[in-house]
Amino acid sequence: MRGAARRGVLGADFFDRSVHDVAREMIGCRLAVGSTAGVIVETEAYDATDPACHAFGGLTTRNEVLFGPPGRAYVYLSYGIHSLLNAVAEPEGSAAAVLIRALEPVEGIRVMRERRGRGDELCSGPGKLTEALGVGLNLNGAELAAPPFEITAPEGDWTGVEVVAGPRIGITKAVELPWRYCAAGNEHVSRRPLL
DNA sequence: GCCAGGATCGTCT
DNA sequence: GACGATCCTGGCG
Repeated sequence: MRGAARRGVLGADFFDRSVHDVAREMIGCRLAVGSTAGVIVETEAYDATDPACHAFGGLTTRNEVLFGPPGRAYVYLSYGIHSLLNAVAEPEGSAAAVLIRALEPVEGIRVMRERRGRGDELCSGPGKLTEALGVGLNLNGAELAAPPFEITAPEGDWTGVEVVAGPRIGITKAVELPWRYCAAGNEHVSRRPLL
């Protein structure tokens, strides 16, 4: 198994560079967790110079994963209810991550519906997609290149899909930074227009 | 269909 | 002791 990564599977090297490049190129990628999977259609970039980032203000026990090596999952609880999934980027010591905001469900949709229990939109928000995929705090710090995670490069219709940038959502600091990335034509997915 | 308000808990000051 | 990278429900037009 060692070194036998399947073609198109993204490893740690993919995340070992500017968080903005990573956030942009993650659009269209397929994210699988266990038996469920979806195509990433919306992301947001955060880095240590960003007041809205958890790492802004220094290292704590909560955000230590952000400072660690790239290619890992940073999962945390928001509003005491929702788990949010991030992909840690940039070299170890440089705190940066990409928040996965929305997916287009492609596999295990039946399971997603059972997990969600209500609503039509299975993965149209960061809190919803984690529930649909079964991602919880227990996966904080887990490697994205190892089970249950798998991220693969864009295929088919998603190859070279146009990506547009806009302001971020749901934050009170540095709202104006255009670090939100979205697949053109899917701006509606999270029900938050870019403008 | 749109908008306003409440839920809920780990983490930081 | 207060806040937050959110979601869902209920009420009204």
